[in-house]
Amino acid sequence: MRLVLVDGSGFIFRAFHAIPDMTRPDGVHVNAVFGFCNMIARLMKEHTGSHLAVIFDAGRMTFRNRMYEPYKAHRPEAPPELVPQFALIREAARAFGLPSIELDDWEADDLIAAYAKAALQAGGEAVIVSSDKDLMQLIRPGVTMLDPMKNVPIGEAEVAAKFGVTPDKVIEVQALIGDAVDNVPGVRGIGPKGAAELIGQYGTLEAVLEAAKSGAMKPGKRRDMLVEFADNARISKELVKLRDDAPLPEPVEDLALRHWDDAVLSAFLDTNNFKSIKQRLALSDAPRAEAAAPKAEAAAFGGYETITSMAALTALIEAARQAGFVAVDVQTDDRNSLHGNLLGIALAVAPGRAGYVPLGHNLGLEDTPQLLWPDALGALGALFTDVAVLKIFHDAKYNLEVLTRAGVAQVAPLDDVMLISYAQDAGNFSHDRETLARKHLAHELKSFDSVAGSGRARLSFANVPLAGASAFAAEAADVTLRLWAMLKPLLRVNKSLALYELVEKKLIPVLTAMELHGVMVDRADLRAMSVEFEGRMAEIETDIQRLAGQEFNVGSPKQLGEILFERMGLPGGKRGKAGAWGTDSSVLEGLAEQGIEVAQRVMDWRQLAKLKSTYADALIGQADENGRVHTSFQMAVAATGRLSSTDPNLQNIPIRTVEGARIRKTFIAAPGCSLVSADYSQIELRLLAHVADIAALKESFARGEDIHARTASEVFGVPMAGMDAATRRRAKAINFGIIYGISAFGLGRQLGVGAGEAKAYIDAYFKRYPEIRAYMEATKEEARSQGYVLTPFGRRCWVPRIKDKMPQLRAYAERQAINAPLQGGAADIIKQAMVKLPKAMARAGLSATLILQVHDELLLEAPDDEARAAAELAREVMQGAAEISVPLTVETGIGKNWGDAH
DNA sequence: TACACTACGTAC
DNA sequence: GACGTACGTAGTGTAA
Repeated sequence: MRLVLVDGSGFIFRAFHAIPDMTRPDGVHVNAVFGFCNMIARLMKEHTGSHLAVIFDAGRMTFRNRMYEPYKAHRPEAPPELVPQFALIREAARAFGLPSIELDDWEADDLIAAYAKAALQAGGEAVIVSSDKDLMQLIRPGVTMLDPMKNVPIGEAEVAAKFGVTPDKVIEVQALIGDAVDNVPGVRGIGPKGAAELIGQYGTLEAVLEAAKSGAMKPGKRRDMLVEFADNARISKELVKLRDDAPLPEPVEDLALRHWDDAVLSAFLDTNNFKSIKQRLALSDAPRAEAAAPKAEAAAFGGYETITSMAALTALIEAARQAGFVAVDVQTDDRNSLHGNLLGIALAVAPGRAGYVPLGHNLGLEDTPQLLWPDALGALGALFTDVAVLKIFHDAKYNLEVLTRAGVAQVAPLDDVMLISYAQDAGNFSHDRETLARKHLAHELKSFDSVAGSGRARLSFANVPLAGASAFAAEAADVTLRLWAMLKPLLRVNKSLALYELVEKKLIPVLTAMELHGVMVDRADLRAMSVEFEGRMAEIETDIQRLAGQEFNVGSPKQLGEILFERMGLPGGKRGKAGAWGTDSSVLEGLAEQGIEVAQRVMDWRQLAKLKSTYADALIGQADENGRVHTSFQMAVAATGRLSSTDPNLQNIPIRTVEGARIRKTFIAAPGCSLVSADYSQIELRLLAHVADIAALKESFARGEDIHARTASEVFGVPMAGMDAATRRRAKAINFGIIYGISAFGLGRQLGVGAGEAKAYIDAYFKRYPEIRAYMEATKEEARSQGYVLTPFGRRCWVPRIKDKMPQLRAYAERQAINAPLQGGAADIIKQAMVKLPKAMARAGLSATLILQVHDELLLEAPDDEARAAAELAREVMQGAAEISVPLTVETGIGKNWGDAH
């Protein structure tokens, strides 16, 4: 441990007098604050320890005043230009992510002494950043001083020059000299020279006084004064001697250095107009990240507080302000953020220090009444908007949606532990809090089931006995805070910081708005379709059972397989691993081509069953009272960086078949609005051309050619002009196959040709585009050596089974490795577009809003008279979202429903 | 009754 | 067995 102790109070005065006056635009004087920030910035860069604290005086009255009333009694009032800077400097410390420490009744110097002692006891060392002579007595092995203005160390030589003795004799000397400014009397007639001489000769103050009293000292004025003012000397020694037994407001291990939050610091520096510092920090090296993590595992879990009074809430909030960060976790009565009602809020301000504020619980008789939400909101709202306090969530989107619906207007700045994890570990493990706690903290979280019960016995969280609910909720916040301390610094190490800060984090408010806005569906249309499908299914079912010669459940693949391949004895049956007959569409298609009528009828039935249950009925049930459905986008699920969509999944709405397209047409614009669809054309193939640097493919994209036709021309040696559709379709399948990490077997199956023929196509493809091979090999090697592959934008996609000893699993992992940079790169691009688009719309004065994302498509809702402009702007923003070596093209469409918008 | 699992099918 | 990424429904088997 290398504990850096900054003498904040001493520095303020020195900087105020040393630095020319400067004011910020609102007229507040900030020269001392500026000096402080400069000093801290330099300190963080050049003298970084493992731990750091800034120590301040708490007030004027201390134990020394009780000991000797005149002590520091005649100090002049601080100049008015300095007064406001006391608070600002504490704010500056917070902005830098540094703990400020002060304690009533104790001077900063005593706290510094106590912390230095604690550092030594912990087996570490201390660096005191101050030039105050009163602190020189603390210098010893393991304790050094650093002059913050001159940026030079203060050692024994400097102490000797100042006092003429070694540091351990400093207080003896000071006791004799006194200090006029602080009203430390000393012994009249004895100055620095004389004091040093006496202590040098006799060793200690007591020895000097004894020698004077006993007559061992040569007679004269000096001896008389020593005898007369012996008590003054003794009290002076007590006054200058620093006490090292002050209680430590924060344990020394909690002072572990962590990196500041760029957004918080940036905001503070902006407010004070410290452009030069901002510039310097952006350019300078960041502190070592490994030094940045406080010891998350140090404190025990549990022992949390249930907050039921404004006093307790205010205290916790004040602790959050002191810390400069707070982990926040809401509790609701529903896992879905769009349905769940706010039941309480957990706050954690330090590892092991967390509280839960119940707000909507159904209390037991023995429970203290909970706070009223409007009252709590008054206090919490200020915290949520306090630019100097970072709000840390696990799944910020969920929390923000609940808070927004509960009336919280804004929460900033914030961090999201789930996204911090996802940005560097997609594909490696899941990013739920339980998994992260287990993995990074070796801590098993209380399960929700163990608190609320499961199955029929499951209680609403509102009815869970408060003690258990509170412990559960506070632990969640505690764990979130510890995970943040551990994972946030790793972003920089893993080069994932930009992806997190500029893409993932900025997507949070965009998705929040999309989810809350929802998309309108035509419920009447869906109901009509449901009824229609049901009728047609009944008819088809009758046909099927007539053809099969018996009644059975058509929806049961097991029964169907037995009917087809056993009772009817049809050919082409294949058993799966469980011994069941396969009846999927490829099997049924094979039968249908042989003229087996029942197979075709089953396919028809299945299509209708799918559309009815998964889409028509489900969407009707999911629509709100205004006919809008609100999906939930999952930001940390897909292994490649894609979003996914649940409750309901709106990323797999049918479009390919005629009947399926009818479902898509039930997604409609609000009255007076149109839907605008904008989708990237061939974005993954373009990324392939880019990352694999395939000359012919890049050239083809640059020319704007029909890429599948060009591939067909290259692979099959036919001219582009007048190409038949079947040839082009085969080439298209090959292109997709490449993106998926092609195999001859898979491609053959897709094309309905043998593996041998498919292999010939692939060989021809590789011959025409030789760079592909190199890309595939290099990507597999990258995955093998690192365990992950990178998208062009630096997203890490883990491929954990790449070294599996089973060849099958290894081959699968290799295909994942080949596909991930392409799929993930496309995800990165559209996410960047989504971050930019709302701002661009606002700037252009357009009120079009994003409502859905479907991997390579954005769907917007725009007033009719803005639709064309919105489509154009969407195209511009999406095409310009990223710069790669081939052009990005976007196709747009406008319609009253999603089907017609394509 | 509740849950886990399989089979299937929809999207990009 | 089988070219990538997801999610939802229904049927089925097992456990409580």
